[in-house]
Amino acid sequence: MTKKEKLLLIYEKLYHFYGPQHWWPADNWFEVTIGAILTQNTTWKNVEKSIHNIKQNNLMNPNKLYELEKNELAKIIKSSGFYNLKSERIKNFLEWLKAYDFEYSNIREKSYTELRRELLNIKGIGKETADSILLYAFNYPVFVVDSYTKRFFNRLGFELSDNYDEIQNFFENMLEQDEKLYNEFHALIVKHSKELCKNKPICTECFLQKQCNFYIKGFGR
DNA sequence: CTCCGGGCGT
DNA sequence: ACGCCTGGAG
Repeated sequence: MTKKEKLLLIYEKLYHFYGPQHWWPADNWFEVTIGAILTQNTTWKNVEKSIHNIKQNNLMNPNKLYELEKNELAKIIKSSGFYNLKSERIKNFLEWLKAYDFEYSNIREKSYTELRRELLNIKGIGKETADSILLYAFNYPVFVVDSYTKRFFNRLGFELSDNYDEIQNFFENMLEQDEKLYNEFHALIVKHSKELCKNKPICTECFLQKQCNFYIKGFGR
């Protein structure tokens, strides 16, 4: 079996086992971007509280968040942790958004390459956050790489490098440039990494034993 | 490598 | 009590 075939098999099995993940869980593109920043190194449950809080105050809106004091925003997103930092980062992002009059259509006119470069120029937005925004808010076909991706596929036996771009290129070369596929695949990787392929993996319950080096070599027992 | 951090599962 | 969470910057 080629790596490409194995990759597709993994995807099919994940999808069969967990089903569609319906990502990103948000009402609109703007909420996706805020969630993407808030969830940096943070559990989604804590982010949900913050998002609920923002909505509760009727502030889930680029104009209103832009007007809000940084310290006030920090209080509202406290549950997400790193709240001073993230408040600053959201402010930086909003400052960038303002140049587009906070309009989705204005931003979507940009090419993928230009948009990615601009996002990466915002202080507080790195590659993973930028790609999450590009994929889940603006629906560009880009494969999001995170620590789960590395851990999961390295256990499977793919021997990924530790370089973000190289890993991303690997997946994008192996797979079709399909936004729906990238959307679902990343979501399933996160799901599986939280359910079974955790820091301390639960290999005994895993449906990927036959495909997994970590299990085959006996580490999972 | 260290800081940033509340919240939750164990 | 402790460990970890859909990272990024200095």
